[in-house]
Amino acid sequence: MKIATWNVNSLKVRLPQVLDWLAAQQPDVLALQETKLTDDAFPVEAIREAGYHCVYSGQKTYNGVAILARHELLDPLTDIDGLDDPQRRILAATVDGVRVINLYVVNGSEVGSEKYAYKLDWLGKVTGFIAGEMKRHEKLVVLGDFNIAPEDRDVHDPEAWHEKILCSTPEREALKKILDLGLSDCFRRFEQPEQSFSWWDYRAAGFRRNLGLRIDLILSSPALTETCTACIIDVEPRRLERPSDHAPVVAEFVS
DNA sequence: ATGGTTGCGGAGCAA
Repeated sequence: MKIATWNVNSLKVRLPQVLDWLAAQQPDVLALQETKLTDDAFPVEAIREAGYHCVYSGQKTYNGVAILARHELLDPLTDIDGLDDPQRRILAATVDGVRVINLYVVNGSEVGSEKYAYKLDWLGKVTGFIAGEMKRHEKLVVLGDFNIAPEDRDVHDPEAWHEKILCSTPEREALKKILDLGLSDCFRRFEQPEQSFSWWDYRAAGFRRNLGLRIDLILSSPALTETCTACIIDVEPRRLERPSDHAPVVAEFVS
């Protein structure tokens, strides 16, 4: 089973790239973030023609998450207990016996800001939700744009980013609490090239100079972790004309 | 410290 995540930064703009990528890579599951589409505008038909089912939770202009899958998507969920949030950042569904939790984690803007406090609060509530889901589902993945670089080796310039947004200690501790539920960062289970990143700022030629961060993650529950055979970042779509600022991340599991 | 770019929506915010 091939499970992927991709922050597309507008599905309206990126739909052709997504369809091309689906055809080339044939993932079983693709979680999307920053679709930036209301549900009435979601391209259900084009995705169906590509051979995928979909569930989605969107809003105008900002945020928005979706899951595309070869098999049927069961028990979709868009809101969690104790988090009354108009921002569409969470989408869970079950595919082929695997609970898939797609997250577009709050960016947080700047350490110490109001948005930063919201990010940490949001992460705490989502951690509680994941804990509950793990009790109900042995095979589970939490994936998406975490907007947190787990370690300094996930940062092109750790000194420049020291205690900055996406890298601060409280953010990393919040991520660790999620990992401490028993989840594993699939990417780090395998040998990887140094300077592996999943996001590069559009500004200052970030991608050309590989000034990136690894903030897009696939976390797996123990039952899935032991079946994980590969995890890679596919940088090719980032090279395209008019790319997303994020690259897809792909994990493979054997059954 | 600032700026650099993209998307949305049609100015300025979010990332």
